[in-house]
Amino acid sequence: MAGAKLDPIDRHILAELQADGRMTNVELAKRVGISAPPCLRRVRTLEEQGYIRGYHAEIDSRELGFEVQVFAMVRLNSQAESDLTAFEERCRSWPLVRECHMLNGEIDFILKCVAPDLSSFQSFLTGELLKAANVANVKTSLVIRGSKDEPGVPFEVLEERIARQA
Amino acid sequence: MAGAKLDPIDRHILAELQADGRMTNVELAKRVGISAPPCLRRVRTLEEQGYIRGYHAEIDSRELGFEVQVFAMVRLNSQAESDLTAFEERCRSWPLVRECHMLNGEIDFILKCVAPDLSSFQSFLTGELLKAANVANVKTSLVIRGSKDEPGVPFEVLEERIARQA
DNA sequence: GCTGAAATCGCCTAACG
DNA sequence: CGTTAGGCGATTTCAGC
Repeated sequence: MAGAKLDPIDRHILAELQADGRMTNVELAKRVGISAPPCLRRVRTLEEQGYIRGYHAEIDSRELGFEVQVFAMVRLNSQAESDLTAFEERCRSWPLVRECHMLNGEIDFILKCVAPDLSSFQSFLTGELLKAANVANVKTSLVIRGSKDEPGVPFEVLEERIARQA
Repeated sequence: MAGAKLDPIDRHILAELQADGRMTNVELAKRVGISAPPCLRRVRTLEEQGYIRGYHAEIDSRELGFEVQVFAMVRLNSQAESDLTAFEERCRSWPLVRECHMLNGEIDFILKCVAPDLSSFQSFLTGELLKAANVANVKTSLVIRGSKDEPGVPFEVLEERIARQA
């Protein structure tokens, strides 16, 4: 099982940094129950090994003027690998597209988009997404309201699993 | 327009902290072109005013053993406000559900879920989600691969808009 | 009001046991 | 992993624009 190489202290560090990525190292060390230097060494190692991919401030997009959030379900004409990667590349070039995931089933891709208002999203939709090569069909759904938005990983579930198999 | 209260330095601070939330204040100050004390004051103000909602380490969920990501499209029987909030509350109680958004159109909610493996997701689906009160119908799509995953807000778009209206 | 400069305090981060 | 210790960053204070 992946993640088994991590001891409880490492997992505790990850959980704390996911909850507050700007915590000082001494505070972090206090919380996980070791002194500061080994704590910092662990954090560096977790970063190098790829468990921690980065640190980000969570910005309120609505307060910044991005009032519209939309999910776009995209179907392509061709699912050849080169056509899939071409579409992925196209998505990376659109700043309004924040996330793009390839799915199984009828829908090929789901895109999470933001926009300042409905009209600028519409112009992106008709002027860019629907015109993109290989796009057969796009269904869009406006986000009426956000109900839950938790970062990353449910450490509670991870701990349960590890406890059960121990 | 929202976000107009912010001057270019504030927006620059937000963009830098979104890209690297653990940047030191002196580094941040250097990048935005002011000295450290006013920079720190600006950051505190942005936090208090809600532009910055928090800081999070981005954890690689696959490396931690969450190998499955699923989008679940949920339709409810009743869309009465009390039934909607009841379902939202239920979603908040499920750790495997990381995001929940209420949508317009045929689908009432879209859920982004993670799970250690397919079987544990299946047991969540059949044992929890499909049994939840008021749930009429759930369509699930496995994420084959992630194509793009950018945090938050496209500051490039924000700057363009502000430049255009200036 | 704002910023910047100086000084203090606390943290980061080596080196060593 | 802990302790020590030196250097750097964070944060307050105060002066200037």
